[in-house]
Amino acid sequence: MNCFVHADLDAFYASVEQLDHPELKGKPVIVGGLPGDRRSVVAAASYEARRFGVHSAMPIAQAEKRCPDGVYLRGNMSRYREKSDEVMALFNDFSPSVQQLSIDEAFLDISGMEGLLGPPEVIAAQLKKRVREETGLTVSTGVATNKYLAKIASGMSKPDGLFIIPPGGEGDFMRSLPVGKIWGAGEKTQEIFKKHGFKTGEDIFRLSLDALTALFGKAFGLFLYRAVRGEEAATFDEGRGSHSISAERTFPVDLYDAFAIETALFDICQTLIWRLLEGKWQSRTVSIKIRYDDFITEGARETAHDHVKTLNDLYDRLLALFRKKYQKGRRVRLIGAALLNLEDGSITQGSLFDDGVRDEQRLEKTILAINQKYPKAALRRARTDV
DNA sequence: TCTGGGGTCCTAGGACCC
DNA sequence: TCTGGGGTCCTAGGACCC
Repeated sequence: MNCFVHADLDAFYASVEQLDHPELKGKPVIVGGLPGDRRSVVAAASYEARRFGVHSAMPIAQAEKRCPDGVYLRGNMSRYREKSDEVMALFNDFSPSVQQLSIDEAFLDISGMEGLLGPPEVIAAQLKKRVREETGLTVSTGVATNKYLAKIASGMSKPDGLFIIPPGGEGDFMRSLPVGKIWGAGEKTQEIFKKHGFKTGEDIFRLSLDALTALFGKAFGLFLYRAVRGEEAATFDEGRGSHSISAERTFPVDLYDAFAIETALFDICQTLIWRLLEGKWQSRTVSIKIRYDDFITEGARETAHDHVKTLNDLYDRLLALFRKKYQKGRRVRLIGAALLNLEDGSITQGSLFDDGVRDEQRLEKTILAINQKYPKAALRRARTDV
């Protein structure tokens, strides 16, 4: 019998702050921006802050209105990554197969572990205990016969929850579940649910596969059809699909000067090329993203015959795309760029290029190495196209 | 109170080839 | 003189997740 645990750290960033700064315990802590920060949103809110109606993705300005006496922090990603690593390492003691989904959650395949560690509810309780004792954090766990259900289960009794969907009870569970709790059905889908009066999984269960695909499209219709029957979603399959690297920046105030926007784009290129080299990736497809002041967002992409070779190469490609797409004179709120369809470059990297290209790549790698060793130095190359 | 940043997957349509 | 069906590669945009 398959058995999975989904483990989800509670209010993760905020909890780490309360752990590192005990004087914050019991207080509403909001990570994501300082009071007065324009254009910042909440990345994490402690449960004390949630009582005021503050939640993730809410603009900081709105959080301030709801919770004026909250403790506001910008956050410290490297610290959160460190703490996450501690927890993930601990998970390995409970399962030979741990699939990390994001910085604060993971699936543990505990199929066949009963003889070694006891029944699932004992394993989940033990895992919670060890995370609390050894890292000071609380984790909510869900247990079920597949990952999709385990994921929903962990959200059922947060924080510090432990929720089990018993084998054989999958269908009953999903049919009685409020549609708002169906993972994968976001804002737009909830609107459609509402329009048709769907309140629980049962209302979707009654529909045929044909009816669902007519309403929601082929792929998502099938996804829903399976979901309300308690069947596994392919979403959580490991090692599938493409890969990409992206970086973007929302400006504190809108920009309309092309030179200023292009300078920001150049900065983003440096971030991307360094991450490309670091990951030993290769890519032929680049894209840009422009968000205007009215929040309308447009993109453009181009797949070339050759892989991106150097920083200047990447910048040339992105600049050309930007100039083609940008509606001159319009105010720009965000500029972004990405490298798509990443391929493994560890074998061929460098060997296909001529000496000049290789020299440039060497220089870029040196700069990357210095930046890694001395992050404060913040070495950047200057724009050379002006 | 206007709406971050980094990702994945899906759809629809066009170009091109057999 | 009008036109089929399938496959591949590519682009733009949208939905969703943490």
